[in-house]
Amino acid sequence: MKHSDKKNEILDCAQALIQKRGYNGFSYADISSVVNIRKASIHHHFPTKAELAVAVIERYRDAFNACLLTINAQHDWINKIDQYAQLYKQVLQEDKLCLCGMLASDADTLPDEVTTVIRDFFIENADWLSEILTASHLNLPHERRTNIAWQIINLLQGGVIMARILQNMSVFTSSYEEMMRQLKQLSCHSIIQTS
Amino acid sequence: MKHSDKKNEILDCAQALIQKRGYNGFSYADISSVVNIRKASIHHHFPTKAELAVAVIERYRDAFNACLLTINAQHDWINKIDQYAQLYKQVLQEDKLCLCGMLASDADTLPDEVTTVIRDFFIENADWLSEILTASHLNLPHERRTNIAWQIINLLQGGVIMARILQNMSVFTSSYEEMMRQLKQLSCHSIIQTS
DNA sequence: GTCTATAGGTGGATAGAC
DNA sequence: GTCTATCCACCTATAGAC
Repeated sequence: MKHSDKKNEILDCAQALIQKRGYNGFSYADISSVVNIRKASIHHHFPTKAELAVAVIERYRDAFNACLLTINAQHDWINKIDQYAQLYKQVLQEDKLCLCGMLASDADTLPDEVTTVIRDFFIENADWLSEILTASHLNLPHERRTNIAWQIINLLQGGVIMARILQNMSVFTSSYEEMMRQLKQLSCHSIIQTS
Repeated sequence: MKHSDKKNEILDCAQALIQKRGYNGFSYADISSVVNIRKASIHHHFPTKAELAVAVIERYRDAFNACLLTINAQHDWINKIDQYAQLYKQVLQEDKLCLCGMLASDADTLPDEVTTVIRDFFIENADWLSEILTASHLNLPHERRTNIAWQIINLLQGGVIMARILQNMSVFTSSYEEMMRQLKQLSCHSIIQTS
């Protein structure tokens, strides 16, 4: 689904606002003051706030999945996960959170159709990570791969939130590196156990 | 600082609302409809929303720190961290997030005095966890203890958010258990390295 | 300390002209 | 497709009676 230029400008702005302020922290007036358009005209493109949010998420998801595809070109599972984490680090550098992580924390106030799209986003993410671990030489059972996938997602999601409020990037980067250090040890154990 | 009964009822209600809906997702009207009091009367106890939020956080922090003190009675570092994680699991079971984690994700829209109190809360948390790791037999350098403290906080914070939106508790519990499994391996390596 | 009443502003959304 | 004008619900906060 391609959008017109104006539509994309609105989506860009709405996405940035959600990633910074959350679903209940932005309004059509905020968009109006950034994009050169009146409040009412936004409703022509996106009749309701819920529809706007869904459009933002779907575009984000497609762009995100495209990134994951290019990451798949990497050979080493460690490089793949590093690049996945890099996606989070980039948004943190702009004092934003992951779009879907932010919306997930607003879950209780979201229209149902928005919640559904977010859930799907994270399930796809976990599947992708789990697949990366399958293709690695770690030889982990399916259940542990799933657990590690969520371990990675949870740490990164929490990491951007904590690093942003503490205004200390290393709260994100160092805890990620620490986790990866531990994950790399898993392969040592596999080798020891299977030799 | 002790509060009157009515004040505490308001704080209880406000805290629950923030943990479910976030700072921008609740209003004085919401409190009014739960506690038996008019909107305007809440302003008598807490003149502004910012002051209400700060009062909620400070009471939460004091109660939380009291929990940490009782956890210190445990002898094993693993039991201590398990009980720390248990605090998060309990709020998740009520479909809530950690109060300060929720507010941290609202950071961009918070009054400055609220942000400061939240920051302090997490610094205290990380110091406490780091101290637990110092008292363990893991023999880790100071910097790694700090990193692991944030690793734990970030994973738990992200974990409650992800588990709640996916309506799947094991996204929280299994990823925590996976992390602990890896942390326990650190002691094996210490033993191997020092033997 | 709690109430009613209301101020003054902003929220999402609609009608209808151009 | 964009505008002005407007609706009505809700927001935080205040004034003043009891």
